[in-house]
Amino acid sequence: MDPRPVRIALVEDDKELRELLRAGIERADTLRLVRTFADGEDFLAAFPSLDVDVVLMDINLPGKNGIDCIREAKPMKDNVQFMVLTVFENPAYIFQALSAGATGYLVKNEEPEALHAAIHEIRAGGSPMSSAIARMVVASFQTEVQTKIHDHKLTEREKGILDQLATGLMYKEIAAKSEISTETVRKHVRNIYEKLQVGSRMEAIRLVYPKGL
Amino acid sequence: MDPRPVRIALVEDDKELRELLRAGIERADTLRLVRTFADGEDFLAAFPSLDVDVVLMDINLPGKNGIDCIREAKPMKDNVQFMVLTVFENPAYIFQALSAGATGYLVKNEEPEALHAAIHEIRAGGSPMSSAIARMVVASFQTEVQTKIHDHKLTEREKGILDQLATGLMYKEIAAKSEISTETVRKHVRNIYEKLQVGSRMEAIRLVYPKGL
DNA sequence: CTTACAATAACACGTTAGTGGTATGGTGCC
DNA sequence: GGCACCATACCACTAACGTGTTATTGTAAG
Repeated sequence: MDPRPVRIALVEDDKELRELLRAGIERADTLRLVRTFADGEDFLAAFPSLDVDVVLMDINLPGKNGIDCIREAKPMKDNVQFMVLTVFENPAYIFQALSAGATGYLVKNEEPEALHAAIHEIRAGGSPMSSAIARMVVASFQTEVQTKIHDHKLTEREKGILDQLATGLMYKEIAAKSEISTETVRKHVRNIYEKLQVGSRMEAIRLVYPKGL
Repeated sequence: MDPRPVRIALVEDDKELRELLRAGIERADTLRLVRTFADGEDFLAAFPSLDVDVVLMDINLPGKNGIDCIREAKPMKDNVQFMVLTVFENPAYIFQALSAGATGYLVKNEEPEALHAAIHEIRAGGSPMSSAIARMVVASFQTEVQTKIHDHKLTEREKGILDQLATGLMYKEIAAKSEISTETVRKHVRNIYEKLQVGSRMEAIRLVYPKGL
């Protein structure tokens, strides 16, 4: 659709893979590989004067890792899209990368055609993810209100109280909304803490929303 | 790859669209449409004895909406995958649906081929999402550590304190880890609250991690 | 009909968090 | 040198939270 080819930068320290990817990209006339980097520092130094649409970024780089590179580079040019290209399916990396500003995340064993499609998709406003990655991202939403409150053998009342507790409401606010006394709220909270084996609001929340980083 | 066709249930109240989808699915010999429903209640009643791999679910249904249906049905058979099929690109629906247990989310104007590919992908362990949907999901991660701690003109020290504060540590614990007095921690926290215009730990956290539901 | 448990409620006490004010030493800028 | 800003630190006070204990009511299980 767009007659102009997508301008691409590639940051990948492994020479063999870099050349492989380069060859694949240069074979497509809808893509244009502007420049490659073997090192995060080099990339960051060159990025301000680099005119590209999409950056393909490895995570495990010498010097500065790919996630930190994205975190620093993304705010400079918000319309440049960063696609992580890595062998790691570690959830921690995925969430860190997305938080840092990546909009796509592919595992490296994708077919060249899939990579090309993903590049066009990210350019067009999508967020291409390898299927296992997408599933993990989706799963992070599900452990959110699913396992947590709905498990742990809390009573319905207790789940409701915990929910409000996690929202940051004070006992007196919870009491008002639930139309019970604050003393009762305190009692419920104590029972919740006992069942969850925690001793403070924050600990309970962290059990319920294991989000942190 | 799998010789057995993917068994599908379709829940869609609009008769025209339902027949259109049915025709599209029945044309593919790798897919098998087991049954269709026009109503959430009907679907829930039949679901326990329904032998399917994937459920295509509209959100806007008469009686019981699609999100509530997923929330109730998913725990019954955890290996059945639910794909939301809707015209709504409202972020609230997306996150609710994913939290409820959906693993795929397509907007309705997808090509039949894309729908078929998505059905196989969800069956194979992926999470197919239309590109605009995926982008919204990814965006929800980015407002996570991005805007928050890295903005708000907090000093480095303050960001670190806020980080630990959000983790649920007590002042004295933060003091120990940072090797400063608890009094200093208190001072930093006061400055943080002032800059963020909040008045409690929970409010600060909710500013920084706007995750809640 | 007990027994068990959930939900309600209250009182007392100690701990932690939030708010006010004040002060000192260090760094960088003009 | 003077100014702004950050990090450090302390004191005093109030508000909110966490803990121990006890008690009444309703309801479901046995």
